[in-house]
Amino acid sequence: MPSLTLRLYLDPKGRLGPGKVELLEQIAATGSISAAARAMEMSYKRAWDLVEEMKDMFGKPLVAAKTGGKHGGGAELTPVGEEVVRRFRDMERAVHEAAAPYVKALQDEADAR
Amino acid sequence: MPSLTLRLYLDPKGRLGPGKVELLEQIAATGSISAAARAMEMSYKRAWDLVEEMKDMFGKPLVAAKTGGKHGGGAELTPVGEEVVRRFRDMERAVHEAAAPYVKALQDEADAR
DNA sequence: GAGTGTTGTATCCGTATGAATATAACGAAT
DNA sequence: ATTCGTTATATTCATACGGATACAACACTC
Repeated sequence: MPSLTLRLYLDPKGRLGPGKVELLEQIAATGSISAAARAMEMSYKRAWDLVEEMKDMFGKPLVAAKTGGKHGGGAELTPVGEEVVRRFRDMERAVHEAAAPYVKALQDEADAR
Repeated sequence: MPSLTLRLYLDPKGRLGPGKVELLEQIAATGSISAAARAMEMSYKRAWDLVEEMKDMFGKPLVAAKTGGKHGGGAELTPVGEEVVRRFRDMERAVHEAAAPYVKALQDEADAR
């Protein structure tokens, strides 16, 4: 089954695609950057770099992290972070709907072998 | 000004995105793989690799190349190649339209800094 | 037949990317 | 005070990817 992915290039610079968005969702779900990284089988460094990138892209942090505490710390999405996830997923839904016939036509082209 | 790019994952495997599509257009415009590569400032090897990938993706060649001749040879798109370009660009148009409000909202989020 | 510019292909190499590793700071719980 | 798991950060290392390079085959023109 074919699929379509979107990559958004924000104005001065910075790309937002499925990877960063899924990372945000995993952070929200697990409550920590490192747990999200484990869930996505990427290094903590990479996850942290992506979070930093997003902070630069949007000028505000999308993730609020705390060090120390009962379980050593943790992270959660800021309101902006939640907003970004929601909007990106909404956009994906709208786009997949609009693109469906074209995707099918191209996949058929590939099947006709 | 923000922009949105699409990447299509065809069924067994193979990605089709803006790079390969632009390459096809440049081949059509210039009449050769190597001229297209120069126009896009990529190595001939890379261009040729991409053309091969697309042949594997679609089971049929999207580019017909000839060696020898007055100018040493040349290449043009097959009917399938032209079809793929056309459909991809059509899809992009439809998608950009559907995504516009979401793109704007996300860009505004980034501007509010 | 020589010259030409391209296709098609193989080999080598530099670099950039991310993985791995190490470590300090942190703050709550015990 | 000690323990704990996380954040935050720097440094080193390996590998994969593309770039550069080289060259044979080709067929048309002159």
